[in-house]
Amino acid sequence: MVDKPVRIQDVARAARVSTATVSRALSTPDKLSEETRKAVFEAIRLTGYRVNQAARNLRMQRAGAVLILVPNLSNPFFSQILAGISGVFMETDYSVLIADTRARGADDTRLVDYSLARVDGIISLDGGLRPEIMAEFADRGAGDRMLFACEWVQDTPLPSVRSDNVTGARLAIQHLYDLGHRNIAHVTGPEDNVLTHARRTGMLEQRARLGLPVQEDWIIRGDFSLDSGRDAARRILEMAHRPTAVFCASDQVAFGLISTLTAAGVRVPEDLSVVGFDDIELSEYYVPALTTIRQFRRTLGARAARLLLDRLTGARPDLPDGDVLMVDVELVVRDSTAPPPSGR
Amino acid sequence: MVDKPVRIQDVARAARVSTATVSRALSTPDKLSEETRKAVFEAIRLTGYRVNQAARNLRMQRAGAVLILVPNLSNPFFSQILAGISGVFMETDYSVLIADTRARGADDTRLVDYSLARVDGIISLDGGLRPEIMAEFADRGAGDRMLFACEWVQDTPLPSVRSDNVTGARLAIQHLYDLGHRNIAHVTGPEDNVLTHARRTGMLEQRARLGLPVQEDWIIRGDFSLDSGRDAARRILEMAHRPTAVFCASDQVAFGLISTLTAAGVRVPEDLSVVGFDDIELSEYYVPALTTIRQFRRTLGARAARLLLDRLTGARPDLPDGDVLMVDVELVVRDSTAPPPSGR
DNA sequence: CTGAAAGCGCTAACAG
DNA sequence: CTGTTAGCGCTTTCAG
Repeated sequence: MVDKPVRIQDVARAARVSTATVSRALSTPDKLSEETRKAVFEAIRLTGYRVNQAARNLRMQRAGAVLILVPNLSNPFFSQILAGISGVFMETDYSVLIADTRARGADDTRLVDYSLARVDGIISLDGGLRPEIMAEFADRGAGDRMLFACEWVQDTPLPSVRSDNVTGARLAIQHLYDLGHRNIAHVTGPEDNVLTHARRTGMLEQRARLGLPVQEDWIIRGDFSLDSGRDAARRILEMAHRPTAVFCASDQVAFGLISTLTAAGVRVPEDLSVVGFDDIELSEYYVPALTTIRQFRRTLGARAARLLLDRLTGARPDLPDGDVLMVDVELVVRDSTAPPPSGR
Repeated sequence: MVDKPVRIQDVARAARVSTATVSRALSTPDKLSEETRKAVFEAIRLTGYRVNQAARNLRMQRAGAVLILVPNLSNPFFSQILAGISGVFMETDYSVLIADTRARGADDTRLVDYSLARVDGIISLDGGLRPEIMAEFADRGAGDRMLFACEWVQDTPLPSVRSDNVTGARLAIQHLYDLGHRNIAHVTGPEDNVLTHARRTGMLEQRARLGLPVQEDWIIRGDFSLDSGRDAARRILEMAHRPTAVFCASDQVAFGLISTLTAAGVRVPEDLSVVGFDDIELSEYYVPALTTIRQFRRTLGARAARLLLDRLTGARPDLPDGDVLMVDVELVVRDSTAPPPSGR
């Protein structure tokens, strides 16, 4: 049977107090006498009262929701970040909305309108938002209620929570070096992506530090996808002088690469070592199990969520340099790396 | 700079009409004279007006949101279904909320309260909701505004959109049979899951039809996870009389299985064939590329979303038998299956 | 076809 | 510490 919803009025009547008192019991319980408080909560329990969020939001001049901008909702990489974010907001009275910025029909101009009108805060996992869009967000006062997680937009004053991509890349190169590799290729992410840049930078720095030669055609352009891993493998197979190891900008790239190399008879790690980046769940069970750089995606999401929450509630926690909250990464050594074939 | 938001009042003033007229222009444009309508839309454009959803929702006695219950948000399998759902609601004025039913702290009793108080409709991807919970949903009038996608709860009068799991299982067995396999094992999903049941049923039926022997210990209990695939592989390795093929209830199980078998020196598909279920993106790039049953997850999500939307707006589209909307599946043959080793 | 006005359920002054 | 009261911005009768 369908009860008609209980209103704050009904609770007030049941507890023999005013609606204001019920409201206070919910938001600032310490400001009530113990007696009253008890009575109110008892009445709430009896009536089965639930706050009407629409009314509360209207009154409080807020939307009661935060928006998560995801570049590609069907990419498994993002789901754990989402889980982290979602977990934090679950315990608040903010709803979490999710929008796929790259989905068919999602023109990002409309996104700004849509967003700021409907939500109190925004977490973007998309670092590829166009500068005009970012400017418009800023104009509309999003500065205090928007931030980035995982990816970010360069030269924007918004805070961001990110993995230590540079260190990750260094760890990967160092690991390969320690195994004896000197001829190391790299498959990058998409050219305009901030993660691509950070990981390539880390890789180049570490190479320079170790005195490894830089060979132009060993930097292969990819886009984090399985397909781009396959394409990179084809390029490598055609090379006269092949590298003995490849550091991939994502685990997916590594899978596309290994899959294609294996089909062509090149064995990993015996003939060629491969390192990924991300440590998605499957990496442990790939054939061979993938050596990779682990990102703590859930933690990253949770931190971003908490940061936004703090800002929304007026707290202004100090942020380190450049408003960047860095999350550590770690090297996970498995079976896709080994010393180079003898004689190389 | 931060503009204070434009209200319907402001538009009315700019268009020299009443707020009621502006409201009508938005909801029932045909009821206005062309002249007025034009004036209003011009005013809306000029002022940059956006509806305040909280106010609209309060007035219309609705929540303006739908809730998606996901058993495990960090499981990549669900993200594409979400993408399909999300795409449909993006074009409406409903927000999409996502709740992880299995997350830490998500006790599902609270879920009912939380849900029905805050949303207009619910799509559950979780078929494991306890009967009490379902009963409570029903009591609270959720019957018209809740449905299942992908998974479902048995013996509940709620509609569901699902893949044709039984046929999928049959296709898998038939494919192995056609290759010459007669000794086929199956790794199931979790015991209490409806998908587990459907897939096992399809498998048993097809086996019976083909006159294949049923050997008890070739039905291995799993839970759709990578780890359970690994465990199943260990069981198989210990068998005196091993099957020549394994049909897994999910691609993840297949990966866990293949990874562990390979490490133990059993080659797939030369020594043993493996079929998965789902066709997640990675399956094509596994080593070996996985033969599997493809589910159209995005379509499934979109259909469920459209169905809920219809019900929310009062339309009552006819549903086929038992309120089940079935989505086709298909067999995708890749490299993890081959004829059994000669002599078996 | 259009306008006036009531009120959705809640919170936050303000007054006591 | 508690009650009274005025709206938050919108939609929808009810009149005209």
